[in-house]
Amino acid sequence: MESEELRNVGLKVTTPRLKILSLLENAKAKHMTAETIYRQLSEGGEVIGLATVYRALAQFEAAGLITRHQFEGGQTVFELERGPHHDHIVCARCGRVEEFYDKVIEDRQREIAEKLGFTLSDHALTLYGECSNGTCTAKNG
Amino acid sequence: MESEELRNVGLKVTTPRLKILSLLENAKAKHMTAETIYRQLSEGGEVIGLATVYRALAQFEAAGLITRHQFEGGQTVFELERGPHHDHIVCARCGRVEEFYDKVIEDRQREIAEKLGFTLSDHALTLYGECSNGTCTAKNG
DNA sequence: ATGTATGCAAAACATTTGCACCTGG
DNA sequence: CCAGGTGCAAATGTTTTGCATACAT
Repeated sequence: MESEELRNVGLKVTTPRLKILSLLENAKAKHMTAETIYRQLSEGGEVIGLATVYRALAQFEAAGLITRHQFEGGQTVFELERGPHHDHIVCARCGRVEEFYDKVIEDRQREIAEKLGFTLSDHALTLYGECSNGTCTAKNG
Repeated sequence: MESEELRNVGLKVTTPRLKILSLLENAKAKHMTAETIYRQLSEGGEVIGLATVYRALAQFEAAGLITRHQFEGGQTVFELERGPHHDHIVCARCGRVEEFYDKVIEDRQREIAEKLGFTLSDHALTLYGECSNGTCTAKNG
């Protein structure tokens, strides 16, 4: 139940928040922009302001329910925080996003930060490439 | 000579382009926003439009002279492309940017992309943390 | 000369904010 | 009931674009 998740993080359970959270949990695309969320809800007949979407997403992020990513040359996308940390690889042609986790890289990052005199608090790693012809659903062509 | 660099990449040698390129090569900060570049040139008495700065930066990037980075919670910064590839670590308190290169991570990325069926073309890795009290020049304090 | 670059102002975007009204606990 | 949430519209900050003029080759 999404209501639970909201209550657990101390947010009032309101219709817009439930709809947004539910969409993030059920949508095919795991990474969505505020605009996309707004549009999909609107198409579903919901009356929700774009500003409300932005506000809800900001709160969800602060509460740790979702994560914000800024892939190159695109808008900010949001992703439901399910389970363990992972990084992303994005297809430059079709925009598909795959996730991965690599312990070697994770460990290495911590060592590097330490060596440079930093206390590591976060990181963003995104690979860009082209996925194989079989899986690529490029828009052009 | 900066004129050479421009000619080499097929760009007309104009005053604005020379000034911008020169600033990027000589400025203390290696990572600058378009706005910063514009302001510093203006303060130096140059009459250059902000739009021209954006246009020049876009062309320099296309030509491979500079690189564009989008660190979290900040504007886009540009950096002169000098020598070998590297990634960044950013201090969340004072905004300082350090660079690093790690062969282990680089190799690993390629393997991961391959395993997932992608042809790796680029990547963005940025670490976030807090630099040690000795070096941190946090604004608030 | 002549095609490209520039400066300015206006447009385009993504995101945020002010405010009167609505709603959940 | 009442603090907090919402929708709308206006404001913001950044980047892009249209256009007449200026410049490099």
